[in-house]
Amino acid sequence: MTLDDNDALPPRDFWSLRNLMVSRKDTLPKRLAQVAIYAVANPDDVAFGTAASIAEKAEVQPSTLVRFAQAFGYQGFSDLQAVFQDRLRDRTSNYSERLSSLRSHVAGDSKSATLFSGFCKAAERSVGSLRERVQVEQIDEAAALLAKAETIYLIGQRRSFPVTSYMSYAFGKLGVKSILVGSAQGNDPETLSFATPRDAAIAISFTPYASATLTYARQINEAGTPLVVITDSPFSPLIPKLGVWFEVVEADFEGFRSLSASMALAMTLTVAVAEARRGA
Amino acid sequence: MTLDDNDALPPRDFWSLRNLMVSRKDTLPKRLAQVAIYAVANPDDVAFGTAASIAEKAEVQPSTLVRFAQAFGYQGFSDLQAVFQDRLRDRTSNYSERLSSLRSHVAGDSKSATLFSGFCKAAERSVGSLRERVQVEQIDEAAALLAKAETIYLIGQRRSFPVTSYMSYAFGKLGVKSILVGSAQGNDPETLSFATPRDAAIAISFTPYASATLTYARQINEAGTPLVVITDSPFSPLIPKLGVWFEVVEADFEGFRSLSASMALAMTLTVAVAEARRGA
DNA sequence: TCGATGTCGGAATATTCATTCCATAGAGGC
DNA sequence: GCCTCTATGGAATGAATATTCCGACATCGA
Repeated sequence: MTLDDNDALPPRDFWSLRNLMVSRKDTLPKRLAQVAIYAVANPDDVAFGTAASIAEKAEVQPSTLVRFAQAFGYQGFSDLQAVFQDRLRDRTSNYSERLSSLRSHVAGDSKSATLFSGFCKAAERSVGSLRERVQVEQIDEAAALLAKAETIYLIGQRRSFPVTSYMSYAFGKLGVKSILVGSAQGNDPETLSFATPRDAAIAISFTPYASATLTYARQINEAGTPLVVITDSPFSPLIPKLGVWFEVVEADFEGFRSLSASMALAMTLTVAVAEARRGA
Repeated sequence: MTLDDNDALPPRDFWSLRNLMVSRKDTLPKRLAQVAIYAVANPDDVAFGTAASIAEKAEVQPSTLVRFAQAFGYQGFSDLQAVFQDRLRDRTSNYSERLSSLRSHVAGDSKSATLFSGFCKAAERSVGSLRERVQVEQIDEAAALLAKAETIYLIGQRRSFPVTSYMSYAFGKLGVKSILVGSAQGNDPETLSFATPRDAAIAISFTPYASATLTYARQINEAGTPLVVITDSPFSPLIPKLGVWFEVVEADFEGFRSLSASMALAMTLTVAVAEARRGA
């Protein structure tokens, strides 16, 4: 045997591979076609199973799976399986969305198109996961807590600063007294030293947690000021002793995390506080 | 050894296990707690990885993973891993769960639930409309324009300030020189007077346009500095003579407009500029 | 009918994997 | 300060896995 009839590099994303399997199915030997049919119909099993278990379900020999992978240019079965696994992984899930959105735009595969589509998708998935995770009771609790406060302190730095600065703007428009901490001025510790248990604070921080945010949040919380926290893990050092916390996981693209979920939650809280005040 | 301290049957679904890991974390030995944190943060890696690969990423020994699984009552690591895999397996069951949980959200029909759902939907619709409107060529053009600039000035106020402040942060991380205009300091006109035609600026503003943003943008543009504009109408007074503009229409809920689309576009531009610079 | 080419099944193999075991380090009680 | 029990790292082990290899069979053309 010289080489495979397929010298081209194998597809690295699931949908390209799927299309390739469909189109080449009729020219494939009997058993390999059998594998193609099974793989298209049961991608999840291919992702999780072992060569032996998949072979049994597809009614072929394990060696056939290896041949199948090699016929498509992969190094071996494991190499092919990785593509099926990536499909289910969070980071790259739902290639169909990416592909269709790419196709809907005229220019094909430019770097910009990928970036744009990637960030849009990250935003959409972040909001989707927010919907699943957040309980309405948490919002009610946080809104009630904040509505009682005389002053609301907003603590957020770096990536979280856009969120707190938006809240600061919105609270201002709604006539809710709030103080934004973490801007350029260096007198934040002093500002926070005025907080009392009759006030409240909102702290927002994600991995890697900005040390100043941590310090401020702890300090203020131990002084008895209740805290509403938005963070990305139940193990976050920001979890308050007194107050409510939200777990928000933002999808990322190329290492840049979305802000859409945090923003949507921030807007909800802001307006909910204003509503609660009006009702009281 | 008689038996594990945990005689109860181990959880068979992911979310029960996750809750258990969260609640038991503080009573767990150091390395096991380390595993719990990693597993909660990276459930996908646990689902697909091998004991060795996961152990490396979590910075523990493979044997620790086995001990961890046994501490929770599982027979071994593979037994525990199956729970993580089931989470990703047939997503049809996941979808039905999500739907029912959604219904319970809506069923409450409390004010908070309506707010929350409204802002999530606004975010999703905004991103959707962004996808349709923006042309990849515009992004390329804007990125090229910004990549050539010595300094990038960021102009945005009120509702747009969170967007420019995010760009300022991201540009900083990417090593792109930028100056944020519109913060608390009052010397913005001076700052902008240093801009030359070899620089560039990004201006963001929506109806009703903040007058300062308009003034700054016009001034700088007439002095020959090219401008990238994000605004909400082709008739916006911000449309530059020299430069590129994007039309971004944010959906609103109860008068509060989303920021998700602007944010996604801002992230795209930021990274595109950095990529363009790296390529040059 | 006879090779030639390509396909397949199944055993053999080498690798990778989860698990177990043991020595050591550390924490806590007396 | 000594002893005990737990926690941990790391090597050893045996099982399971992907892959390779070879013989057998089928298909096709001459």
